[in-house]
Amino acid sequence: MDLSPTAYVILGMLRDGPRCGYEIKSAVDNSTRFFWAASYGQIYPELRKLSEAGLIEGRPDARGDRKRVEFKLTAAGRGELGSWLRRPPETFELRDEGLLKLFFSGAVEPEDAAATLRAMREHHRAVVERLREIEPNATAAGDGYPLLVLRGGIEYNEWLADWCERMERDVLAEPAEERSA
Amino acid sequence: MDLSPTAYVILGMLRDGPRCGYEIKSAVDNSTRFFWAASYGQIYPELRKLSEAGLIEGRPDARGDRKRVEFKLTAAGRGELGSWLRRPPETFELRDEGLLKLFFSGAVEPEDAAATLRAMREHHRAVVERLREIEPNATAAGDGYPLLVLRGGIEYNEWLADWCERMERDVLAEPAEERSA
DNA sequence: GCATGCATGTAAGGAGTTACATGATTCA
DNA sequence: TGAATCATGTAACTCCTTACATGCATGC
Repeated sequence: MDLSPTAYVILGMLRDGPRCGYEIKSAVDNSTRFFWAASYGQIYPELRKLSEAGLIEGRPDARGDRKRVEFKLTAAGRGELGSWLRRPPETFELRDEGLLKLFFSGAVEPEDAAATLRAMREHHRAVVERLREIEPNATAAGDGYPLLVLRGGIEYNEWLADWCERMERDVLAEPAEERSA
Repeated sequence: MDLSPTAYVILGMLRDGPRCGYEIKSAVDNSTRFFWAASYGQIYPELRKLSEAGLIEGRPDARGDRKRVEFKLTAAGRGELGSWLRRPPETFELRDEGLLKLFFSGAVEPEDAAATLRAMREHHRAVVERLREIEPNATAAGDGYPLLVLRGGIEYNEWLADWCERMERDVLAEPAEERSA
């Protein structure tokens, strides 16, 4: 079967118990969003489609007068999740405006390139902070994979921040024009 | 001024001399595409818009009967490029299907998680190979920034591949269920 | 003569974000 | 009572990719 990218995040988020759209969204925001985001504009229409395809099942579960629909995987949905997890990953995409600016920095002063690197570094440091905050969540998960991924994210952002720091020094020490000579 | 993301790649690619759309596309494919891609479907319409906005200027430059239009930055275009380069970067996006699969791997066997990591590792190793092939291009550039970015890309993909290797060992050594205990 | 590369473009569609609209509940 | 949180959903829009269409030039 060939589902939309977002469909798999949803199936995955339902892997150990029912959840409503709102909870799926916040689970994503507190975990996968650093490498796989999803917005309400995708989630709700996708829940409907998955439901129609028989991969998930919704059950009304109002809290008082506030309505709420809880979705859970069907057998078919669990099968589809497993078969996707066993296929090799295809998508790896990076979109880094900082690197793009750095790439073109021959058109500006070395100080400007250094400022770009500084901004990049600060961004990655901030992500590290945020990930450390989330760590307790991941620790509480049913299996160890979310924690493994989270710790990977911390190391990854630290590596990136360190790279930025090194390059900042390089760029200020020997401006690019000299280095290329 | 507020231009589309693709607009800046184009302005940047014109930073040291005129180029036609086809050349911009192949320059992107041989350099920035690993962190900032662009397709013909974006490039040609954007060239028109930038031209209408007075940031670039097209000059017909047919090669025999094969038509060709060469674009170069106007003074305004060069100004806009510089002002963008001096603003801090905003976009950093990662979309990694492998990490997503790994995150949900509690639903499959440890061997499946290891297979995902192996595929990820192979991908990053292959990118390293490809980047090494491109290295001579970057070395030839007018300033040192493209080379700095390229070498960063090599280190980055090597780091990722190594991380995958480490995690592959971890996952096989102590399955996730135990680790979380 | 044919494949590959050079060169320009468009149409259709998929994917995703933002902003909006609506309304209940909870807690300070 | 008012802010934050829970909860569902849609409309408009941007961005981007893929596939197609066209045709000349070059080199084997």
